[in-house]
Amino acid sequence: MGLGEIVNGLLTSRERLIWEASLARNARDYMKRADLAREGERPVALRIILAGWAQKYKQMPDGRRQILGLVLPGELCDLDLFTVARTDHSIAAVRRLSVAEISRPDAQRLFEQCPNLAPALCWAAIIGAAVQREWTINIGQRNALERVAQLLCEIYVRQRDVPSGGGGSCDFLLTQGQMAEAMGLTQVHVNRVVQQLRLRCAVEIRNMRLEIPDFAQLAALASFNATYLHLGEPAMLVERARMLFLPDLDGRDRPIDGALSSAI
Amino acid sequence: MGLGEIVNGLLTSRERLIWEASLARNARDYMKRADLAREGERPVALRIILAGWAQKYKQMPDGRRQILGLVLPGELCDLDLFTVARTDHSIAAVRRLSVAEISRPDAQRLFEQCPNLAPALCWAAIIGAAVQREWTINIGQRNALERVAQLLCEIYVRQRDVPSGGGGSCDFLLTQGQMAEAMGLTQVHVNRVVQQLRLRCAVEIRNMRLEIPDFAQLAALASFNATYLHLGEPAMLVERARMLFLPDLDGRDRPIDGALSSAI
DNA sequence: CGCGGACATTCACCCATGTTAAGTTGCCGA
DNA sequence: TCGGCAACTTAACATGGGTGAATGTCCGCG
Repeated sequence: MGLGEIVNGLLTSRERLIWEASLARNARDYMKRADLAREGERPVALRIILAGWAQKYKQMPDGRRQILGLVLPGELCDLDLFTVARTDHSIAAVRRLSVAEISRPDAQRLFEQCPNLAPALCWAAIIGAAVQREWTINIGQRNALERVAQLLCEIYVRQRDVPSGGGGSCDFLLTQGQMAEAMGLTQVHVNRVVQQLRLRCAVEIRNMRLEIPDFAQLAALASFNATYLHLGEPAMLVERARMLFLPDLDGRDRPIDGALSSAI
Repeated sequence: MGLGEIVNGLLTSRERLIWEASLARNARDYMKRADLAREGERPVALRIILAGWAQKYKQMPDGRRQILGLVLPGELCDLDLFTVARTDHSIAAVRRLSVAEISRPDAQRLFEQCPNLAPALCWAAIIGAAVQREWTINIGQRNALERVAQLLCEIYVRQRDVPSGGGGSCDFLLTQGQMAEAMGLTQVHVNRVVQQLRLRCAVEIRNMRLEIPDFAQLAALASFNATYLHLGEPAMLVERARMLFLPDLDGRDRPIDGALSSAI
């Protein structure tokens, strides 16, 4: 189960109906590059990506810009937006984007109706931190080729939810300029690297699609190791956390408490 | 209130007694460079730094190493260590280190006795993610001088819990080599930068102490903006989150639920 | 059909940072 | 007191990746 599937995977079928109805009711579109949230603002809504990609980013006073992470369909964007007094980073649409925006009062009602929702969201926040750590080491230690290869691997795996050994393709909505902003490189140099990867027949990027003929080769180039995505863990762990902290529960009556446990 | 003070600040005086007794009972020392946790292992205990510094780090197969963040006295190390199936990063002592290690069963008992503990810990996890984001942009966008200046600013502010305008000094336990691992630079280049900062009378590092004659100057060099540390927010926000998700509570009977809210 | 904008590509140049390899200092333990 | 190690300095040299600017390519729109 990947990041995008966490919520669906942990809900009961009844809860899933409520959840999906709520998403549909609150859908909203953004144009390419539009900001969903800006650094320093007061966060106002819980957001879930329905279609398209969003980018978390931060901008320095002189204009330098770093993409901190991507938010793919099905993922939350972003949990601390709901907890913190002032957001410390911005979020924008990569291209045309469709999100569900759930206001505070609505969210409150939703959480009461879907007790399994909270644990799922907490889990997603923890994974988000793990991914951020991987980005830090990626930018800090890898060279340009490895960085780009790693980014492509992550995007591929996150969309397929399986670190498959063979090849395949997936959506890819970033421009080379955005890849550069994400990896701390220049657009020109990303272009050099992408061409090098192309020459080696490691990847082909075209028409908003990423093709990876041989995933194992690309993963080797990047020293990619998918464990930081913690694929497949959430269901097991929310359960484990519940038992750990609330062993006297039958697991259904007050499962909302499990959320707490899962975050500790 | 800074990261290190979160727990103390949010507990009632009775809870604080229990908490501190528990810490004292479970104290344990590590030698310089010893690992408290290793990537890929199953996490076993909740840890709180009592004295000294710890470093979160990640190592690549070929030996390249990136320090992902520091854990200062009073801080937790690390929350997801308690949630995840396999740790995705390692933790080591920077120098001689004293921590409290609380086993799972003990932790469970502790959380039952101190309902305000959980919200505090959740909050700390969220701040941890924010700090990680700042490190990403630091390494991705800033040049060597700015990076080092930023690191020094963060360490200074985190230890004083106040982004003061004047000057002052604080503990500083990192070697130049460790600073290099943290900022994605080489030890040699960190040395060049430190000397440059010294020449400009921006900092002096000596005897495990960091002296900053003029914090404003250093902050300007680094484009340092302390908001990502969310200083002073936790007490307010745990309260806010509680009211948001559990408006029918009087705020004392089941405050443990506030933890959940604070993480969403 | 042709224009304009967004993106990709290429090139020449050069600088910030890495590399390697000596020193040098200073502390700690025998 | 001395030896030895860890940390810090310094220097000469190498290079990955940045800069700036021009050109190419595609695509949507009037």
